Amino acid sequence: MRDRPNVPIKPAVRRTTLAVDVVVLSPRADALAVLLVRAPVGAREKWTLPWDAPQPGEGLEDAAARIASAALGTAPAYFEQVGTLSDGRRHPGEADVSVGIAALSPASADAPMEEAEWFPLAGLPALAPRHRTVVDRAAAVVRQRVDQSPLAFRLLPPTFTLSDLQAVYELLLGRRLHKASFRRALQASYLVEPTDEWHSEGRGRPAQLFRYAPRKRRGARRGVRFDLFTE
Amino acid sequence: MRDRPNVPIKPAVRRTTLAVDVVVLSPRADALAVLLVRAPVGAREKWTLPWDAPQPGEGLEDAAARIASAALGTAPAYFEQVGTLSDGRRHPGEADVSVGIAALSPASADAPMEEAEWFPLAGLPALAPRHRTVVDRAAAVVRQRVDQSPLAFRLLPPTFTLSDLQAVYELLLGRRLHKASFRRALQASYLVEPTDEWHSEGRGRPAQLFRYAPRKRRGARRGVRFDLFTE
DNA sequence: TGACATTGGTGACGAATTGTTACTAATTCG
DNA sequence: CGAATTAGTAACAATTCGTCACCAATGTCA
Repeated sequence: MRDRPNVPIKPAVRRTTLAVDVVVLSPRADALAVLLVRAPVGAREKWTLPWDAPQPGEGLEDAAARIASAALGTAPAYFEQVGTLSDGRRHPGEADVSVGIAALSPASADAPMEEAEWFPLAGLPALAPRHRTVVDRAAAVVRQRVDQSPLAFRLLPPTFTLSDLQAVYELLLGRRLHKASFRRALQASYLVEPTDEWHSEGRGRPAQLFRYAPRKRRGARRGVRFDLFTE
Repeated sequence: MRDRPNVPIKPAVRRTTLAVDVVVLSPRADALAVLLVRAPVGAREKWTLPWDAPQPGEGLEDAAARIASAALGTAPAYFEQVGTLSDGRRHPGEADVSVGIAALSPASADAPMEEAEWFPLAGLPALAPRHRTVVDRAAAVVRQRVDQSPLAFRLLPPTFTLSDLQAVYELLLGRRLHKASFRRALQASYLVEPTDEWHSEGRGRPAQLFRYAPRKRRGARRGVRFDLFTE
């Protein structure tokens, strides 16, 4: 590391090409799935993430909603930025800068449009390197934030059984959870409320349906947790 | 909500102007402080965040390091994106899109350069609306991630006392922590190791110095926590 | 009709973690 | 020396968590 000349920068904007790349996630067949669209003929890969440039005056999340809707047929319920990339990796539209956005869609959402298809996260086809990175970041962000943010509820229809909810958590966390503990913790969290409806799915006792209805929490904050330092 | 025509988007990149806005954070005088630089004469506000456009081929975090170094005189230890903004709010350089990046700098770092100054988070001068938003997001992200990521250690010199560390956590969390609980939790986390050195600061018993040295954790993962849903 | 398989739901108990009190240790100040 | 101040910890109480065991409500099938 050598000395840096002690002159202030004269800041100035610079023109670049920008794309919004959307990772639509949904639980399909007991796995987290990503929505991909067929790439134009002649592209290096057969599939890409849904992407486009934001229109003038259009916010990034608004652009993501438009882009996802075009592939899914309906707008996802939730969007979250997962990072902006500007490195050497190739983008299918040669954008200099990509804004990666994760979108969550309930399992019950309609089938995707003609040129789009769900792929399980573990079995994706080849993607442009930039898109591959965006997918990995989206998965990591969603998995990491699942207990800070009501992400899991955005992957379920408006009413759901507690077993459904637990299954989504297990999908996101990648491990089994204990039924009684899960329910006790959920109870204490005041995040859901029961409805009058019951869901009967063939065998077994019918399950009560719940809806996401977070209430004010008792203010008792806990000490620090040095947990979860996964890196 | 009306019907959307069922035609696929033809994605294309679009040229925009891009800026990287850096929020350098450091504990100063028992408060989290932000580094601001004097704006050019004639600007609407007297101060701005350090910002610039990334150079061609320069990664966003690399750009943030360069921009922060120019204002601080030395490179911060840690960078984290806090979101990319593209809304109507005014940017001092009229950039369409801003990438907000939080940079953490230890309390011991040298005094800033001539045109730069530390301001406590709670008492910032007027900033361009876009910069105001970036600062708020940076503060929120840092506060929210403090127990998932070793952020607190980046706000301290390489060796520090446990009281110093606790003070940083209290600064970030905005509440007092209990000494014995804090130390017990830290012990169990295997994140720090003692050094041979001791720090004497005038009155009171000297404190042992520790360094950040995370070790592999025992794999026992816990159940879900529905905690921290602050929204 | 009546076992039994299957899924939903909960009480209760011991283990582990966390909050708190109260103490000891090492230093400076006067 | 004793008071003040900061560091560090043992130990106990309160709470939370993991688990087991069980009951409930439904479909299946002999």
